[in-house]
Amino acid sequence: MTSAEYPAPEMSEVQLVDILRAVADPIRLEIVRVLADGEPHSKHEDEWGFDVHKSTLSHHFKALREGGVTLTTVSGRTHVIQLRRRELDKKFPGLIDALVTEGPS
Amino acid sequence: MTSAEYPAPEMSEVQLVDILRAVADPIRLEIVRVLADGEPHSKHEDEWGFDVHKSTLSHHFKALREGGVTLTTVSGRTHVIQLRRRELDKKFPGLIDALVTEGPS
DNA sequence: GCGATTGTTTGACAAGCATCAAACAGATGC
DNA sequence: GCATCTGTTTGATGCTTGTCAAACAATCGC
Repeated sequence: MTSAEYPAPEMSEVQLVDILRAVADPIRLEIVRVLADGEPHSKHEDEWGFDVHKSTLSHHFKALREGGVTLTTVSGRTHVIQLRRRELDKKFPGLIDALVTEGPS
Repeated sequence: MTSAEYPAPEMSEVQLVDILRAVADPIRLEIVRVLADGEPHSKHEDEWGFDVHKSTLSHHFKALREGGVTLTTVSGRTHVIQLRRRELDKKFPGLIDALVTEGPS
């Protein structure tokens, strides 16, 4: 059982504005909100139900990973994505909460 | 003494992703951090010290205003810009704090 | 009125980005 | 081995964006 990680930036190199750019897109923001349940999620298209091509979804996952928001673990032919919650909360206190919290209409 | 407001969106129409897009730029993020002192600030170039043309700065101010982040009041020939702090805090609790807070390196 | 000040608007340009489609790559299972 | 499955990569396309430069607009002070 092989298991490897995709390259992702050190959190020490991640700037707030990188996170913001990564998250300033409707689809990517929604992905983060789903990942905020703390569980690892499959990248499989059917799990997400966005109306975009699978290569587009792959592009968004890459943007999140390279922006320092997520980690990707490969196990066999499935990829699992996770929010870097603990690191993000430490470096950018309150940010993820603010992104996930339902505000008043 | 004339004093008028520039058009800005109703906060009820502002989406989180609009705020994020507005703030996902180094210059605009820095502007927000300065405005977070709660005081109105002049738009005058010298107040900010960014190394961009004044028309570029004007463009950034516009992006912030249209994104729902700031309000602009015109008095004579000077424009004053303010963070819509109370409204933003109500609709997106903790967000501005997270943008302004200094995180660990 | 006239020049100076403050800031916006318009136009042009290069770079970046969201998207789809097709090709590719590795792992699984028969 | 071979078809299938999961996901990435590459290429193309159109849209958005950050930037500068120049023109414009409104106000102030003399």
